[in-house]
Amino acid sequence: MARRKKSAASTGDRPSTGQFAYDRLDRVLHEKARLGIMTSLYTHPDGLLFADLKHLCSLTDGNLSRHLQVLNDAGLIEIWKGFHKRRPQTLCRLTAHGRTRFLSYVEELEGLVKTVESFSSASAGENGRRSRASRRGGAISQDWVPA
Amino acid sequence: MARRKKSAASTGDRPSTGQFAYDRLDRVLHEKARLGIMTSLYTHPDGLLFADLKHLCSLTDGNLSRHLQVLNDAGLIEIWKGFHKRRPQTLCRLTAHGRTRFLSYVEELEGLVKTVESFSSASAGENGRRSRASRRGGAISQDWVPA
DNA sequence: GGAAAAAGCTTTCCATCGCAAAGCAAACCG
DNA sequence: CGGTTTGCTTTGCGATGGAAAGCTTTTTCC
Repeated sequence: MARRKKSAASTGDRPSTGQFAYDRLDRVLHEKARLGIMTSLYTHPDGLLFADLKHLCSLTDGNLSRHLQVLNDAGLIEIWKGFHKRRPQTLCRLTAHGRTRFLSYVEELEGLVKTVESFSSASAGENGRRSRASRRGGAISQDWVPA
Repeated sequence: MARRKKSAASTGDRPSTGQFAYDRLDRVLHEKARLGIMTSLYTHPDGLLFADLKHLCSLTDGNLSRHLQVLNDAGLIEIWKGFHKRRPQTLCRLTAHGRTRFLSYVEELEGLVKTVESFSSASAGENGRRSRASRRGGAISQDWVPA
């Protein structure tokens, strides 16, 4: 075994391709602002008004507006227009599709979190951070210089 | 009570500002590709070679290179240059700082996941998705039209 | 031993996107 | 009936992720 130390976390010798490729993290959802909007809407199934979302997510009018457009175009939310005391109001709600996709996104996140936590607990008890086999204990036997 | 139905999930009447503002999600880390890299490096404390990372994260050479630069500039990883059998090799490892910041990022994610899951279980038992008080059962009493 | 291919990255380029700021229309207020 | 507020939308710009191209050294093959 002259190649490298160890590669995949739990599989055999070679890295299983894409083990850490989080390409299932939906582009539309994987965005701080939109995550906030989606979480807000998820926890408020009756929908939320523009102004509520704005405060809940600490977004400016402009940014909220654009993110809502994106989510709407992606079919993740519905946007309804109405009036309250003669003033225009915008009501947003998750669509069924949005709910589903949000939940799978969250599952993906949960997977990541669990990966990290299970590794953390597995390597618990080692004194400082990384003790044995660190500072070059493996099979790579060259000199390394900072980039 | 003529205003709206209910606003904040568990607080009183008005939305607690920023409740769903995930602005603590580190910009540098909140990025699919970089998340993959960081998770890979976290679970391989001895470091990983460029080629390993490339396969683990299913990234192209160019993209991996750029993301590594970003992470390096942010002080989250170290990049070492060396040779293996007369060929250049790049070894990447988390810095202590990178490890810390990654863990707080993951904690933030965990918070989101738990928010979602606790809401899901709290509203479990309702038949389809959202049963009572949905389709306009609340206090908003106007007509709504699609955006 | 010269051409071609491979390894191992880095650099360039561009469409996209997030965010700030400006814009706009209706309603309210004095 | 000017000015301010509410309630959004649109515009503009600077940053950036990703595809593609580039570059250097090494190996292979005839």
